[in-house]
Amino acid sequence: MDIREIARRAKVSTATVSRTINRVPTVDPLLAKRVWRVVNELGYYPNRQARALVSGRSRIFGLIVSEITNPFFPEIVQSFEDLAVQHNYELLLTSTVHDPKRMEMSVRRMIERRVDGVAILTFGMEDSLIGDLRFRKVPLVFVDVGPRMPGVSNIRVQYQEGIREAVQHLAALRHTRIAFVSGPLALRSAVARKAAFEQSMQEIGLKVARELIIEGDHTMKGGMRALLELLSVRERPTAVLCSNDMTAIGVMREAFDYGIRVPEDLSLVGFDDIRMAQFMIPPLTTVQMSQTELANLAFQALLNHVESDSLSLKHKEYILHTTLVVRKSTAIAASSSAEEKAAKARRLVSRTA
Amino acid sequence: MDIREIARRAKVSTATVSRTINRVPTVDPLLAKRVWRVVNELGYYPNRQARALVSGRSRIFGLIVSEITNPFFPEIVQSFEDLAVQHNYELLLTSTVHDPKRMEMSVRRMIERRVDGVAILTFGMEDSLIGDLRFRKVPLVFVDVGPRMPGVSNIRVQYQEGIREAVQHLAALRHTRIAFVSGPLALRSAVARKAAFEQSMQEIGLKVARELIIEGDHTMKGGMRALLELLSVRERPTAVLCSNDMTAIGVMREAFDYGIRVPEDLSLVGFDDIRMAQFMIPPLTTVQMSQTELANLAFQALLNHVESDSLSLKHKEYILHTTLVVRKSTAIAASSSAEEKAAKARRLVSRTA
DNA sequence: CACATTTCAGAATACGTTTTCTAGCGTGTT
DNA sequence: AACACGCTAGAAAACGTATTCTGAAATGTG
Repeated sequence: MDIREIARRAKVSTATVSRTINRVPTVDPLLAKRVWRVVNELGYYPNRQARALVSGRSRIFGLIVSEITNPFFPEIVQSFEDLAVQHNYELLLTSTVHDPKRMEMSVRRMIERRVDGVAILTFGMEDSLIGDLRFRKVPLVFVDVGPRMPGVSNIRVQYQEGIREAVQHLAALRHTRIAFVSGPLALRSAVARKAAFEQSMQEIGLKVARELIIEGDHTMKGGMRALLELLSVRERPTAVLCSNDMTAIGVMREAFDYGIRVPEDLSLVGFDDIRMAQFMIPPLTTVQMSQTELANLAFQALLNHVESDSLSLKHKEYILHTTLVVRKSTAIAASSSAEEKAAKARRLVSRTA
Repeated sequence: MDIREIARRAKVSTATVSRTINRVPTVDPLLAKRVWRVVNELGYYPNRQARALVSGRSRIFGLIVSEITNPFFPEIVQSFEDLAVQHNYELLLTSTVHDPKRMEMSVRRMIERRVDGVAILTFGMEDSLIGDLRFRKVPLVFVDVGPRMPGVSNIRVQYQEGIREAVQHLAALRHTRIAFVSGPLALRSAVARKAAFEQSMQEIGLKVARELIIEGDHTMKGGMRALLELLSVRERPTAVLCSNDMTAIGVMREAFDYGIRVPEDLSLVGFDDIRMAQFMIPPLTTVQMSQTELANLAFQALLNHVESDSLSLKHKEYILHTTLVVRKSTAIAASSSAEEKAAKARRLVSRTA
């Protein structure tokens, strides 16, 4: 089932078969017809590894994520796959599961397969790890952070936009004591979100109370813990803004267990707009960071590097906007009248008892 | 950065370099040391496509799913990836998005990359489509269905087990009117689940009311529609068993909107045990079909076919058990006293008004 | 010590393509 | 009519590795 087999049967040379299959226009239509006929009869599929070997391009793009099970990623992977199919590329998916060893293996696997580019969507990938990729001039695209070098592009997420909208939204609902549950501050994206929150609060003239800023870890458990911490504060917040949706879901979950109603007693805003957000009860108001758009930008960035014959290996920046999606987890701030507080306390006691 | 470059610098032949890297024991330790030294100095990574070309195995396993965004799959993909890393394989992930054209492309891509085996986890893959794979003797593993042929294995899911447990669980909670929301009956797995439900009910001596069997579509919307339909029934069910978790989540969502409390007014059981199930409010009681286990079986099946040098291409069957996981969405059946019914009706009216 | 046998490194070939190079043929120009 | 040129198909080389084959050295045996 070679190209040679085809050549023999069509009584042409392998060169002609190759040219026919690759639709090189200079081949005689008559010969082409003969070739196609045999190709279809035999069900011949070209061998990609042989192609890659001689052409120097594998038509594979690597995609490195932290965990596929992180609900943020499936949409991205799906979109990336769609684009890959469209452009006749393959997707080499790799997950680091936050393990330095796995990160190293990811990079190694990408190189061994000679991928034509890598989109790095895992945060905390050390510069030293991507050294090998850079060394081999593999086009890269980073989200957020990333070195400003030829051959690597960045997608800058405009956290500020959406978070500002969220804060304004809450303020419009008369919330003044707004808490923020951050992500792990070792992540630059988490730091950026926190900074965006603080700046937005300042812009709008609200005080950010020190005790209302909690460091979470972007997991549901973290959100649950965060709410607990917030409950022990003297003057409780009436709204909580979370660094990602999973955290918000954790807060929601714990609030439910304590009889705190969302949004009546507590308004809640997430970040990311993962699928699950709209399935929650109540549906989560959140800042959308379009995963489809992100995948598009990443793919295009790689494609740009590859298609432009190494002339424009220039560093490029892409912008990913964020915007608030209002659903049902936010409402007018509960009045802080005495009865209300007493009622809230009662509910709390009855549950913990 | 060839193997030849290494050979030149280490002053040995390429054959020796190859043998060294592949840890063939017959190579002189002294030479091996020289080779490794150069390999490390230059940061040489072997070229997988060249290897694949000459060795005849690509060390790639294909994984075909219906949609990556279907919450059932991310866990599977992650587990499969883990195993792939462990066994020095690559994962070629492909999604069909229920599109016959995409299915065909999936198969084609698998063949062009010359994968060493394919796990088919999408339902509704036509036999004609896998013809090309079978023709090329690519090892296959199917879930549920699948032809009984040499070179292809099956993973049989024991739907009956878990569904029986679920029905028994509900019966023990004094439920007698139990509804079932099926998946699309074009899917064999959906049919199997429905049949398992009916048999379990019969076993335990409960009547399956014709009007309490609704055909859903395995989506949240489908679940919402199903509940609506169930609400219009003369004598309403006190419990609903769903063919998958997304359906159950839809039911839960719609119930919330109608003021029907889960589990107080309505007990709810799902199927699959996707991650999200435990995050719901209340956490969903569901029949677990371990995605990790599924991935393990699939990978092992492929590995068996590949490792055993084409001698045992025998058809093999693997069993995947299912079991009930009790959480918070099921409770004692609401008594059907007159007041209760009236109260339920009132709540319903007040919401729809 | 001579010869047979084993061991191991290197030369050469193969894997399935793409692509460069070459040669033949037809066409157009003077 | 002779010559130059463009066009296209085939021959051959290349991509980077594994592996078979070959020969030389080392080892064992009588």
